[in-house]
Amino acid sequence: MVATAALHSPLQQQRAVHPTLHAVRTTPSCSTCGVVSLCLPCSAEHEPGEYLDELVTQRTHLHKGDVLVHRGDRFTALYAIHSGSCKSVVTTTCGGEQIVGYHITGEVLGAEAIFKGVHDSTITVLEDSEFCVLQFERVQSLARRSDDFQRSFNAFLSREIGLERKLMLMLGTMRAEQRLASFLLDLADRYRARGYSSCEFVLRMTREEIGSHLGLKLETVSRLFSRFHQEGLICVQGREVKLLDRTGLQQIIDTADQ
Amino acid sequence: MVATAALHSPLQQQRAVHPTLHAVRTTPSCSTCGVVSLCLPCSAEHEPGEYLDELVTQRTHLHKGDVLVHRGDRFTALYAIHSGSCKSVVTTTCGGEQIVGYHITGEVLGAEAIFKGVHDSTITVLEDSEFCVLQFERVQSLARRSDDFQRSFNAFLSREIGLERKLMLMLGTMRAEQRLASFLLDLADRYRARGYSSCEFVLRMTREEIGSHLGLKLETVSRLFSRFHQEGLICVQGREVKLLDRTGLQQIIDTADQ
DNA sequence: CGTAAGTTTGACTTACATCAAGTTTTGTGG
DNA sequence: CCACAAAACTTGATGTAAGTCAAACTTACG
Repeated sequence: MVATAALHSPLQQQRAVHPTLHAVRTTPSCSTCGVVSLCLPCSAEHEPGEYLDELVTQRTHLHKGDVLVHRGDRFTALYAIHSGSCKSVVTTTCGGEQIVGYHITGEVLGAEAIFKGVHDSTITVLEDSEFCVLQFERVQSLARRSDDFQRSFNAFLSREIGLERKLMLMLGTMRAEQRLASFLLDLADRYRARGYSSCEFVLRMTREEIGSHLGLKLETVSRLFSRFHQEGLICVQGREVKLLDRTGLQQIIDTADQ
Repeated sequence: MVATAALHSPLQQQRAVHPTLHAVRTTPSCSTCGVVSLCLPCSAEHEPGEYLDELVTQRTHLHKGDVLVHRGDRFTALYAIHSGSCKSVVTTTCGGEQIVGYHITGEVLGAEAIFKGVHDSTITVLEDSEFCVLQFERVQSLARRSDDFQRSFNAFLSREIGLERKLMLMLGTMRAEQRLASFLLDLADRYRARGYSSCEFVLRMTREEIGSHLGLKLETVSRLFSRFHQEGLICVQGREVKLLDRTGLQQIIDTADQ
């Protein structure tokens, strides 16, 4: 397998064809990958890398705005983000849209489509990113042979349920300011787990997209950013965010009312 | 194993001790159970009953108000509702509560706790109900031996992710009337799948609980029931609901605005 | 049969949405 | 590299869906 990064044409900026048609780098390897420990929950004695190498045979490089998965695409693989970020968008019957997921390095996408065999969300790349392709056939086959992997994979699916539930709770019980504070702190935690700065990062989404993710309108998101900035909780400059007072943000979440 | 239904004391009404201390009926059997096909997604050639018999060794009978699982309990088993209904309640750090699930016959609970090994929601029984206890050890062991079951179990977990996402979408994008209409139609579909009447059923939750589930206040729920009744969409008499105009309810959901 | 829990309905408030300008940033082609 | 158009963002004024408060009514239950 040979690196063919030059395949990308400028036209792909807008709409991606099937990922397999994209550049495939030299054979990827989980055992030498810096982020693999994030992809799957793993037991202490068995580092996931040991048996995962056979799982990822392909890596796909996509550009900002490219679509990794279209709503309606047949489910064949899970995708682990090797680097970069993306959003999952669901369209409701009435034409409404919601961003149900904002995903960064080390997160694995697509598990919700196992059941139906069809993806019902569109996954769009938010910056130049690399994805590891986990053919589901191989995932299942490995689970059959390795009890340890089977356990990890179940834990991974269970974790996804918990993450969805957490978002659900946010949308069901929190006020606007609590939602944004929660979003920022959650993101900070995820960056920290990845060894990045946990208090200084660049948002890859517009105010409108953040709003869609939090069940708010872009104006509300913008106003809240300004307010948090004024109150000295954060420092915002466009999409660059610095968390200045994590305790203060946590207090906003923990405050029952007002 | 002998039926010991007489074990129940009136005191148990409020707080249940561990389910294993409750009445255990004669050895239950999936292969002769009417609702098993609902518990796990199954392939056409392999009816789930074939290999599931070894899975369920216990059945627990609980009363209205009993608690099946407390927040903080160690995860050891999944619970399938053989008959009856229950609610899953999550408490937020700030003391807020949300009902994250309203479950009826044939639904399987607890999968979100596999990852952490600890339940973070409290499951309370809404009417006298029977639960099949699926020790997770046995679930994993069976998955190891049966590819078909492994596949089903993955599909089940994936389906749960999708269900959470559906609720998330409701909370993130819908207005109050859309949420209630959606809740009623969803419930109707679930009853239909169980062979019950899909347009006439008894809600086992109070207005407050329904509100908590839909991210609304009880007064709003009550007003909406009254309005839907006036508009001839449904017929409500306390907790008894009759759906009179499913298309009308669907239209409420599909209407973008107003 | 009486108390408590649940429900309905009305009057009023509020958090967020909507509408509307104006400003800044981004990106593209000359 | 600059110019200029499009996209993204900010901020203010106003509207409204749903929340809050309150009182009366109904149902469940010991």
